[in-house]
Amino acid sequence: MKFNSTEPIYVQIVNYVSEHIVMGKWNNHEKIPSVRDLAIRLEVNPNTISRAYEFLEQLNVIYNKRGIGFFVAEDGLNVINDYNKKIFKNKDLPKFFLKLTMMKIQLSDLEDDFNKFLSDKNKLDERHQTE
Amino acid sequence: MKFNSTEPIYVQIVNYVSEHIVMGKWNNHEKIPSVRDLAIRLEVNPNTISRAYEFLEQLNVIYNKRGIGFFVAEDGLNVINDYNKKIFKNKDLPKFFLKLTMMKIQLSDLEDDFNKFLSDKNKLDERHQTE
Amino acid sequence: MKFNSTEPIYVQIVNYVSEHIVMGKWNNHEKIPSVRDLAIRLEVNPNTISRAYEFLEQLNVIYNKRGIGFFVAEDGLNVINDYNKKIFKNKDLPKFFLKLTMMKIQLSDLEDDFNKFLSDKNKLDERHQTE
Amino acid sequence: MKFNSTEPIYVQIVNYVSEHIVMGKWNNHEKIPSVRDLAIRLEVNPNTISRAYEFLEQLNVIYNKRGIGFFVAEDGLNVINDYNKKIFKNKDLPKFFLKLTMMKIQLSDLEDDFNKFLSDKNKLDERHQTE
DNA sequence: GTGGTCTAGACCACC
DNA sequence: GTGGTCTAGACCACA
Repeated sequence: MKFNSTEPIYVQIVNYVSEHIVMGKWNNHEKIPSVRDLAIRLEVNPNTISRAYEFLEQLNVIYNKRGIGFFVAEDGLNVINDYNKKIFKNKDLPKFFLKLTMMKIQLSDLEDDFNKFLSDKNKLDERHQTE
Repeated sequence: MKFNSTEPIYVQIVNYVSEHIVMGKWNNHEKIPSVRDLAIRLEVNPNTISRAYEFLEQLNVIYNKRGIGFFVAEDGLNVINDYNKKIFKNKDLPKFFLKLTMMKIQLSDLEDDFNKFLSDKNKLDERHQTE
Repeated sequence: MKFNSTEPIYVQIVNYVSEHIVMGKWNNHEKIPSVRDLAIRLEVNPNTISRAYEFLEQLNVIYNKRGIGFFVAEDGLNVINDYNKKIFKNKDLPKFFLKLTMMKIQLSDLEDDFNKFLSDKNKLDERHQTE
Repeated sequence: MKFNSTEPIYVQIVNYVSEHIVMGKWNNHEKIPSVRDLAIRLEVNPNTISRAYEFLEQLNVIYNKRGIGFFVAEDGLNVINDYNKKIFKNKDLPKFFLKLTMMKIQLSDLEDDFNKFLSDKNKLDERHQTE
């Protein structure tokens, strides 16, 4: 997995796990990969995975059975969604709006860019599925 | 000047200088404060100012006359705007769009929020002006 | 390591690292010494090493894996060579040629000097090898 | 006058004066521009001119009549030429040869570049004369 | 006066 | 362990 250089890797792993849960790949009470396995898969130090799991555990997205591993919490999906929405509303959105006003850009100016982004993403996803 | 704790101070100083240029307070070929003066004014170590100036010099926003000081470059304003736009298009926008798709939000869903943001901002600005 | 006093130390360290890469001592994707280690080895403040590494990173000669260290970039060797050639063509050569014309010296006048330089250098290198 | 950014301005002024003497524009015992005049002409701080004149005086290229100004010394031209040759032989040439060997360039490889440099320079000089 | 460089030492986030 | 940032304070060349 490629990580972008600006965000801490453990944050990017938190997102990686979250996405798997949101997309229904890892469901309620299902076991998620062990720290060690995921470390190997993502080519990352196990400590970094640990830190991500720790964060998610504290957020009640996953829970730990000692000696067995980590599992998706009963309402893990909801917790993720609530958390993301909260962050989005209170942090991302105001920051983004501020940038827009500073650069004198209207929301409607972005529609073409957004549609382009969507179509690009679709192409990429299709390619992934056929691989 | 108050600095937020998440971003490096020297980056915030880069923005500080940029804003002064964008707002027309420091114009083309005009001298900007000396490293030491700005250090005192912003209550920061001169090295930190130096680092910010170094960055801006390399970006061709300001230039240095040895023994005299730093000056706003001929097209410093344009360089700043181009740089900001580039960052916005290549980094901020994709990140934001990705979040939108992940949360299944349409651009049009944000219009009310944006208008609210704008009216809030206007009120704040008005209050500033009357102070 | 002995530094000459005219050039900034961090520049001399940039050259030091470049030479190691050029001479094949540090190869592609190989880890180079940590900032602290090299600081101790060269008897220099870590900040000074940092500054050199920063410069080389920006030039795409080395890259950073966070928390792990710096590594020689995929095409670090080529970047160095290109950079040196560029400097030579655009800066050194014109300066040198200007001096030649000012002193009314032809390129051909230098051949004897150059051959003498080469033979002197060879003798020195041989002595080094037998030591 | 435009100064390059790497060399100290006072050194570039030393060269400027030297060139005038070498090219026969300022002859033996002829008065050269006053510190103040040259400072205005070259758009430079008078101190900087002073420093250059001081250097040239110490080298016996020019001499000072108090209250009147600076004059080209009896054998100023020779001193300049000797000085330049000494620097060239002992410093510039070895440095340049070292670079050549490091970059595996033969002296003969440079002939085309040198001829191009000469023709470019001629064109520039002609344009200057017609102005 | 100006900026450029360097040191010593500290704190921090991250891996 | 890694590098990134910051401070305090010093020295220097240059204008």
